[in-house]
Amino acid sequence: MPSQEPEIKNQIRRLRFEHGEMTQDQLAKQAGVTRHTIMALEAGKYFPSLLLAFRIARVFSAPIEQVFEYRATELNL
Amino acid sequence: MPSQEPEIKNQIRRLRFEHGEMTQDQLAKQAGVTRHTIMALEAGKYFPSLLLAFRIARVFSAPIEQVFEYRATELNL
DNA sequence: CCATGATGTTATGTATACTTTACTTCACGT
DNA sequence: ACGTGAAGTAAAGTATACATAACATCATGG
Repeated sequence: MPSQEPEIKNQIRRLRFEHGEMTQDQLAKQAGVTRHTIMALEAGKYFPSLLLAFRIARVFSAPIEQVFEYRATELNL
Repeated sequence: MPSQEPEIKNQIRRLRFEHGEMTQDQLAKQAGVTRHTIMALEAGKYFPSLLLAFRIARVFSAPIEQVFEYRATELNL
């Protein structure tokens, strides 16, 4: 098993702090999801849907690529 | 029921033709999914995952925002 | 007229994003 | 020492993205 690296990293936690020490709960409400979801995303438990990605990026007034970084694997170059 | 408009539209079909009359099957293979998935996306049956959105955008060498357009609803302004 | 390629449809199943609830931990202030 | 707010953890359920397979449609070309 080739120790799967995550294909998507996110800057949510950093962006939260850069936006006035925003709390997980505040971000969650603005994005229309639960606090649990934000926490799981920061913990890298799963990847967001495109819809949620757009909403989070919108909260930070940033393009998706600036919030979520995609790293292509060797498989799909 | 307020006839729900889709929150995300995509330009996949147009981009396919603009990229050498690329077929659904070709795009599917390059994106690492089945032809059915590409067809369903073009038909607006569901929204892609962020991972798939990144892969498709990559095939077209375009930023996600250029392939998928997000329209915020009145609910989350 | 038939073969083939591209696209669309329907049905069923699986994986995973996301919810809900509840409990825990940790830091800070009083 | 206690209360409170922010963050973490765990379990169980729902919603939906995506796979697989089989069949249908339609255009084009031989």
